[in-house]
Amino acid sequence: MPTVSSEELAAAAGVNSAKLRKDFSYLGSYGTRGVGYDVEYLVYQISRELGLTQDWPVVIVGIGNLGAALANYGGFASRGFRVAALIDADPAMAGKPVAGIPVQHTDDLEKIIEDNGVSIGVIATPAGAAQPVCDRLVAAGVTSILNFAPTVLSVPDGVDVRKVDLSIELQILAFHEQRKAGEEAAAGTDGGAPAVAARSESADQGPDGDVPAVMPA
Amino acid sequence: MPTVSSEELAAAAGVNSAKLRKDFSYLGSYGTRGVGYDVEYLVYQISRELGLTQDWPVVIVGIGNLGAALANYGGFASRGFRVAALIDADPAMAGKPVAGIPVQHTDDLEKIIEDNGVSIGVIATPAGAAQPVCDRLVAAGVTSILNFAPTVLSVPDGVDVRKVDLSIELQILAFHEQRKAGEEAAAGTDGGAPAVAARSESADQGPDGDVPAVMPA
DNA sequence: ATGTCTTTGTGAACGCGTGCACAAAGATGG
DNA sequence: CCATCTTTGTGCACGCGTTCACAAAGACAT
Repeated sequence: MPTVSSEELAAAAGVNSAKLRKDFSYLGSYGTRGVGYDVEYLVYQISRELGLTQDWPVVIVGIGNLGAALANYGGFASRGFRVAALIDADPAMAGKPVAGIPVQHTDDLEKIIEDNGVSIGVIATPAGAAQPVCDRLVAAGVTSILNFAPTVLSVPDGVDVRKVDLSIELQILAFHEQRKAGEEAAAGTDGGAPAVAARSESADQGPDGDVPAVMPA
Repeated sequence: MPTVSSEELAAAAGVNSAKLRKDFSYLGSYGTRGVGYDVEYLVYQISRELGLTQDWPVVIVGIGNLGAALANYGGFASRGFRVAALIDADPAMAGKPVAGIPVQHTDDLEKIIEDNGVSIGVIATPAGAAQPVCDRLVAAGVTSILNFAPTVLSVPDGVDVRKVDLSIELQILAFHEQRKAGEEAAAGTDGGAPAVAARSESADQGPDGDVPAVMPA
């Protein structure tokens, strides 16, 4: 039986082994003392807890460049997501296949949601269309929305919204970039602006809280 | 002189007013006691600190659907970003305008970087091309990279990389969705898996740390 | 000028998450 | 069957960030 110790996993992931063990125990995963965790069982448990073993039908609304990019994105299937339908308001798009899936017209949105049992919707429309589309998705039964449009959506309680702003990540990079450039010139300046806490080591490449919480809209 | 108090801003942003004041003082912004903060001055200070007043030329490498979507994205200009060039490996793309900017061939990558003084690069290529492109960008002087390709890039010290995985946000939604569905059935089950901490209130729509730190690759 | 009232800026306390350290558990070998 | 060794699971302490609470500062009225 192939096993891994929390120590090995922690080293590979670059985290503390105690934290890792605590997280696992918290998920109800049981390892064997003196041996470690059964790899296969562990993978299954985590996959199940994260919802990777389920089939999540999603619809993408707004098949412009971004919508098409999402439809073509290969990483969804392996994570348990299935693109159930593509929806666009442009009648000229209707029937045209994108990533092998024919685009359907917005008129049929409600029917598509119901027929496919969709509970997760992706909005990749222009800003102006986002809120109306969102309202219709929610009314049709969607309870989770991933929003790429540059608008804050208002939804009733019980509906989750996550907004992806492609420029925020760029802004974070620019912020660090500015600090890089400013550091050389900082020595010898007059009472300049107090230094902002630099992110020290941590070579992770993910979005996380290494930026000030308060940002202008 | 139009002003705002930390209390007003905090209420609008949904954060604690003391934290907001501390952040402002930390940025060197000075308010007036008994009055509040001068709006115009505050906006300027924050913009400057965040790098919004600077002009950041960026290049986008890989002009597929995603690259085109990024090139067309309107939110960049207002945040201080300027798309200096679009680069693609496909000779058929060369010269073709996308979002009003002619696509250039990968062969000229180094020259483009130098001529435009680019320090931020965006990679929207397929996974296989990402690392080589990254290496060339870094060699040409780029010190910040925004990576949309599903690969972890390795870069020398001093270079910042941020990876955007479009499926992670979906996965987070699916995770919450699963918990919604599981809660009703949870009452009366046998000794089931210990409940994972649900995110309580906080109606923010941004990416933040409300998910377990440890996730499988 | 003096007093009052508002709001800032910040020292101090609180709470939470992370990491340490160790006892309990089980495997393995003699 | 007992001893030893490895690794888990977790109580406890430390440290950091958030929040509280208040003194200092300035505006404004009298």
